[in-house]
Amino acid sequence: MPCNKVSYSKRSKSGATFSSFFIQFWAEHHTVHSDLKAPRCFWEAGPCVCIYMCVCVSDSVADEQWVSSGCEITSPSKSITVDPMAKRVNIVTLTLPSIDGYRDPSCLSPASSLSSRSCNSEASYESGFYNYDNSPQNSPWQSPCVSPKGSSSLLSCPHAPGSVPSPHHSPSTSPHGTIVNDDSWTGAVPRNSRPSSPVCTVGSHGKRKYSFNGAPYRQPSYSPNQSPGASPQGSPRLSGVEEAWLGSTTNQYTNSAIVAAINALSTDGLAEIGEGVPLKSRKTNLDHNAAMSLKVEPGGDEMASSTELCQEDYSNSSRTPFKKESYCAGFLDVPPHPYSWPKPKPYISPSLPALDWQLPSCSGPYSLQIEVQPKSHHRAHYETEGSRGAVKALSGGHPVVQLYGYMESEPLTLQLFIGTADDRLLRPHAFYQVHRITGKTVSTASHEALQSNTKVLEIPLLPENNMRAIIDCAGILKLRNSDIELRKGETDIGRKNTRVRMVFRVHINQPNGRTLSLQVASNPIECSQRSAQELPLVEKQSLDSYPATGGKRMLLSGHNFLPDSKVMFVEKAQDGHHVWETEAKVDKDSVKSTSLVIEIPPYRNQRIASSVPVSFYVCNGKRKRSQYQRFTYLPPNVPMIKTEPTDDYEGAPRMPMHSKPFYSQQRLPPMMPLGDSDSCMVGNYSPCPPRPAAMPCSSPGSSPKLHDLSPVPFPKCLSSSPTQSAVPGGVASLQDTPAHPSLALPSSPDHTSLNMPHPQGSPHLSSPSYHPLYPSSSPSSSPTSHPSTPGAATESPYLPPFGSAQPRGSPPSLLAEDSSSPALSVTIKQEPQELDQMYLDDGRSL
DNA sequence: TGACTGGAATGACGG
DNA sequence: GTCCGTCATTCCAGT
Repeated sequence: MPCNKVSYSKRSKSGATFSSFFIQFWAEHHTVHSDLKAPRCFWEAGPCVCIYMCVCVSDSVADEQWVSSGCEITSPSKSITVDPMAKRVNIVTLTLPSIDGYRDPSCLSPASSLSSRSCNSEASYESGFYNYDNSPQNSPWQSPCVSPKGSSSLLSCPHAPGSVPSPHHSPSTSPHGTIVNDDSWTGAVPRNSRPSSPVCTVGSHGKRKYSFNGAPYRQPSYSPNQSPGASPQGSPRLSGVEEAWLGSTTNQYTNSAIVAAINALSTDGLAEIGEGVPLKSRKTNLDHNAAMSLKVEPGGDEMASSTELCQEDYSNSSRTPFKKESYCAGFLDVPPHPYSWPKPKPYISPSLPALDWQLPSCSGPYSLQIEVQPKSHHRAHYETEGSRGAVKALSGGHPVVQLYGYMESEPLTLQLFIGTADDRLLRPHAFYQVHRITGKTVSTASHEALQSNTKVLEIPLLPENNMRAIIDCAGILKLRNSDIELRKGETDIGRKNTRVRMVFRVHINQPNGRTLSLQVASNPIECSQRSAQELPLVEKQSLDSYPATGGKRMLLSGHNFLPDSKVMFVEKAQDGHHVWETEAKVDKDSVKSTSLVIEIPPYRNQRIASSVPVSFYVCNGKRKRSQYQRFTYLPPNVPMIKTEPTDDYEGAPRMPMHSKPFYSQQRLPPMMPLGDSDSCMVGNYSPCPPRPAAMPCSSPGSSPKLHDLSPVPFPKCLSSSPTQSAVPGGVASLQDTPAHPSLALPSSPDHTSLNMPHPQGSPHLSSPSYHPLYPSSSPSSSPTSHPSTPGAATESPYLPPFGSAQPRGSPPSLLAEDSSSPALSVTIKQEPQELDQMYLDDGRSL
């Protein structure tokens, strides 16, 4: 048995916490890194945690022992030394990476919990060599006690596929001599060792720290486990399933992965240190891997045994219909459910659209809808906390998602991940991950998987249930901002970025071999503790647009409205500055905590020639503002689209309600570039055709209204994206005018579908013309690398996240279709650069 | 006992 | 530079 091992240890200042983990590779891989005869040592130190890592490659147990006792950090300075006492050991002195280089941004904070890292670190999954694989638990050869003193450790780097990103606590590990705890280091080493666990936290609460320049304080990513909740080995959380899984997991290590890992290890650049896998995530991952290993793919054997466990794998797995035996194997137990899990339907396409691709919610006869929206508030839990339960629906139940138009007998898999809710294109939220909830109260089976570093909850959509799923198994996990902000390429900031959306996807294999993917996103969900209690939240508004003359009463529905609440209408310039702001009159007499009636103020220029998108927000006082809501002032001559009466809404005046504005728009673009997603989709598909007769329109919970309405291609498929909210009035108004407005269901699932390229996705991607269908045979595209590979582009329908862009400023070709419908003229304004890229990349293909 | 929940303490950030 | 409100994160206690 090989003893190639990578171990990692750390100890809190107090010594109360000690963890280590080892990565062991199969013997067959040994040769891959046999050149690493000399231990490589790295260290990381922080205010309260000091760790060092060594990699020892050898073939004998004796060596292993050596590893555990021969390495020591002897200097707190910028270099570490392997204790010479170790025979055969070369003293290795490594230069401490500079602050900047110390930690690769992609590496999650060492301190970050397993889940954070696992899910967020790009590196973590890039190679398919998943972090948790490295955890002791995962290792078939776990040797929890292996490195007692001095267990060498190595910080793996996320980029290195086999790297050991995050060491998991290994209680059993001996704390001896492993750590050099020198506060002086802390000061000298900018990269802060972020207190991963409360124990190690600098300060009592391990708050986020920032570096000198204001950037998040980089903390060494050592052990994800450190978070209280994470307990690697010996962790009570480690289920038997996981244990069992371990054995099979290693099989997935491939030479390439190993090589990558070794490379990472052999690289002095700690920057490449991998992120740890948060415990929770790890669990998930494990599960996933288990599934992967068991998964049978037609012609895809290679995949399973392929040299790389790629994200595609995850994708594929997620697409695979549930199979009770294999699919669920390795998953945490879920309360018994009546579902019978059919064998996985062989999936043909090796690739699935990246999570940041904008997909339609309806296409052809299919329509994916959120029948019951989640509550607008759900306090997410940190890894250090226990679960805070599943996201609930406003009614007290849970969100419900249903796929209409699917008449096959094969069950499908509904994917759920946490997406953003800002004014940009929908994409996986960097700071939140879906969290699988299990327990007596959970009736829906689920499984966690990873796709592009994003946790995806897979839920069966069964024909016997009318392709309807009650989402009572999904909670939301908050990842520490400091962890995420360190990720390579991560540009989002976590502060105040606390709104998310639940994004549902389903992939339907078509007879022609293609796969149709649909996506729908929920209304925004505020995930912070405080905000949920104090900030006003607008969920619905009775009007999306109105002539510049104003004067019309508009009903706002939401939460935390106060008698003193103010509603401000603002118009922003391209640079984000407010060019106009006015306060709307609030009907004080009708104010309720959940509804507000205002009078639309007249626009500053009542003779506008084209619609003007503005926004408004509810303000309860200083810093207590709702997110921006969309509103469009129309030219006086534009005929208003008649809306139908709506259902009563909590006793509020009867007014048609539009949920679209609900989406947050913190940065509402003054003018949305014409790259309207809908437009993009319009191309060769009619995503939202009338509900087919086959569709269970009679379903109580169904909301056919969403589909019946639009004569215009992609009527409502836009709203979900905040971005879309910025659509020029004409288009917006048309889209927003549902034939069957419903107060009960704030936002239609349709709203979520966007075919807009995603900014954060991969800018480098070329964007294939959008088409909800993509060839199953299309080259698998790694989510990481992004699907919009040249090959995929030919058939791949999705609009890749950005990139390919159309010349900036070029109007989306598709928009024309939409814009033509309404009699409104569309004014194309120069979008700020960021937005430019964000929205203009697509029109091309169409 | 463990999973939720709600509340609050703590410390960092930012105006 | 200090004060103070806000926010993120962690901790605690109750159900």
